[in-house]
Amino acid sequence: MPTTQKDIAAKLNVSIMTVSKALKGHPDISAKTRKRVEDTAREMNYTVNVVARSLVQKRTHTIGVIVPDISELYYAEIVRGIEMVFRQHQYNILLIDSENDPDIELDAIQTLLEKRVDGLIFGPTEKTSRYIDLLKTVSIPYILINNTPKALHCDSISIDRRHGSMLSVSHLLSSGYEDIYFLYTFKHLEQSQHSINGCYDAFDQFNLPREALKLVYCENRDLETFYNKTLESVQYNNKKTGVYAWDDEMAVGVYRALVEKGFSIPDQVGLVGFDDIRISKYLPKSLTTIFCPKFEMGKKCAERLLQQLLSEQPLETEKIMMALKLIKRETT
Amino acid sequence: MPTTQKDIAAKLNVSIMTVSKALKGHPDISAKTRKRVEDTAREMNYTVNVVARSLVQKRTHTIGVIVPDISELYYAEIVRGIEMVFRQHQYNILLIDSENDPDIELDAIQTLLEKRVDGLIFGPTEKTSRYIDLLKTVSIPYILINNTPKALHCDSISIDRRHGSMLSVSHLLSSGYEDIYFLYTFKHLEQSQHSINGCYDAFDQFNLPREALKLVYCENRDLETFYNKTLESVQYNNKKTGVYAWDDEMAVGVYRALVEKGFSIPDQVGLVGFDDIRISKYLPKSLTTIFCPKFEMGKKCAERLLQQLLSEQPLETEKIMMALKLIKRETT
DNA sequence: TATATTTACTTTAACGTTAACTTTAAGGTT
DNA sequence: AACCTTAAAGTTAACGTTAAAGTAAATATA
Repeated sequence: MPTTQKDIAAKLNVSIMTVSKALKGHPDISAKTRKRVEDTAREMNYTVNVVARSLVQKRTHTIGVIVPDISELYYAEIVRGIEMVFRQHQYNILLIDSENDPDIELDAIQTLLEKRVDGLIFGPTEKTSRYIDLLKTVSIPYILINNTPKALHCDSISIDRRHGSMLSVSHLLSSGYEDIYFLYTFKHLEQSQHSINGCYDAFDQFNLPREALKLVYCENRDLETFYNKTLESVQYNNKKTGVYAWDDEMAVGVYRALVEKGFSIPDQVGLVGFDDIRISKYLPKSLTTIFCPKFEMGKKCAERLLQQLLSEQPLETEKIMMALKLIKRETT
Repeated sequence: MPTTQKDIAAKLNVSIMTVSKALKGHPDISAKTRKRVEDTAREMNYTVNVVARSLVQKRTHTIGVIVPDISELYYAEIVRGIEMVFRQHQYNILLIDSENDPDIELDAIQTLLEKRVDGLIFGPTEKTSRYIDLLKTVSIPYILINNTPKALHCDSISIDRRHGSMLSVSHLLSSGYEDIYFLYTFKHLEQSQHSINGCYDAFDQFNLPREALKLVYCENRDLETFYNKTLESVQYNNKKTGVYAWDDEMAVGVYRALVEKGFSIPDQVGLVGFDDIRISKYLPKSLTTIFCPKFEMGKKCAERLLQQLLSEQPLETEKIMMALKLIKRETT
């Protein structure tokens, strides 16, 4: 069993409070006593029991973070940003991977509330789900990532997928690609609809009929699916064809399929991804993509939550939108 | 403030213990009373305070996990495995990213101990460091990932980098590649030396002098460094050249550099990676690599720690070694 | 019918820490 | 000398829960 303040107090023949105060450098305690306490604490390998402290202070200095899949580079980068900022402010994060499953997600929120996290950051799997009712009962600050159900009047942080998609498709259209494909996934998420709307925005700008956009739904976000869907769906009919893929990782599968179909890139077919993951710049044909500041997004998200934690009265609800930008490379 | 058992007890005019027992389904409580308690709890949005429970039970059902960089796919996959298994056993993980910094790492261990995690999983940044002394004082079970300092007699789980490197280089040599380059990083880590030894093992097998291995040290694990080092260092002198890269992500940078230098792959130059990340199979030339079961490693690691947590007497120290295998693809 | 057992609770104390208040003794003022 | 101040402690109670032991009434046993 770990050493407690009681043990130290007994050894030094002082009260527990003296030990407690000495260890936090309280001015009540004389330098001499403080030194004796500190030395004894070290000697006995004392580490404060934060569980007990949390109970008294009603703050755990712990933040709950729920993401749909931590092995997606996208979330991994966000989590890195979140963790970094909180760590620098003496908070830790309890991480739960919801496996894109609304049931796990709901349990996760419940568990984190039971563990009395001081705040919650939450990347939902669905636009609407039972989690909304649960969140309504919650008394700690929380932020949603990339999804803002109308039913919840809460803080959120999102990438501007709609704008990103507009940039992507505009770029394709203005580069002379006429037939435009959008390979997308996650039908049930807001971001999915936003993306499609962004494509439409670009079509509107170019006075093209929206029906001309070729939407290809990929039921899973994995390379095999995107690869196969590309093989099946993407045609080249003597018009330059532009393909916009859900994200950079999926674009790797798309690219391979395009090459296998014998299309020359970027002459016949142009490809745009989304994210700007680390490898995109170093692919044999470096990938044109929409840069998405994932790490910064994580940081900003954490900073906002910290603000909430430190402020006494509840702050105004804020919807943060991360700006994106086009990175033109060799695939267009 | 959240509802407590006390509040429920007051409302129902019963003792706190009745509430406590009713909520955990203790047989002492009549069905009728239990129902009343449960209903009232729901009505008042009661959630148990796990902080208080942890204090009494001296277990937090929380595991500390420290990794050098959560945005490395390698660690992200391991963490996913760890989190999944623990979640299924009602544990949560406190995740800390040490940013490859021994100071942060040391703080992280201290913090996790203070938060009274029930166990610790730890991917060290260095072979030896001050963390060793700290771990020696620790009374909870812990497992090290990919590093097993002799000074610590503890559980560990590692990928068999040496064997993997041997497989990689043997494959290159037996495929007719004569000049072998190994682009590596993390000099200060055990895994780094193991890898080099694995290359030597292959050279020994083929009766080649170890000096013939061309070691290229990359001071940072990033694509730019690997790309530049490849441009600078890798030559082709009318002998088929084999390049073995530290991991698949870095191999993308290497590949691009090789192509830019005008080498034809796999005819003049062969390339082998390490990890088998998701994109490797779908690169334009699919990447020959050493498959590394990261997710399984995370799961196994968690299962082992669970074993320790559940067993009364301390178990024998175990060094788990994850087997690797060669995946032959188009770059060799 | 007296005694043992069971059911359904209640009481007490503890987990380790800290906030808020109180005490004691020394030193300083007038 | 009587009073006030200050330094350096100590005491008490609380945070929310649970383990363990206690109790009273109802039921079963002989």
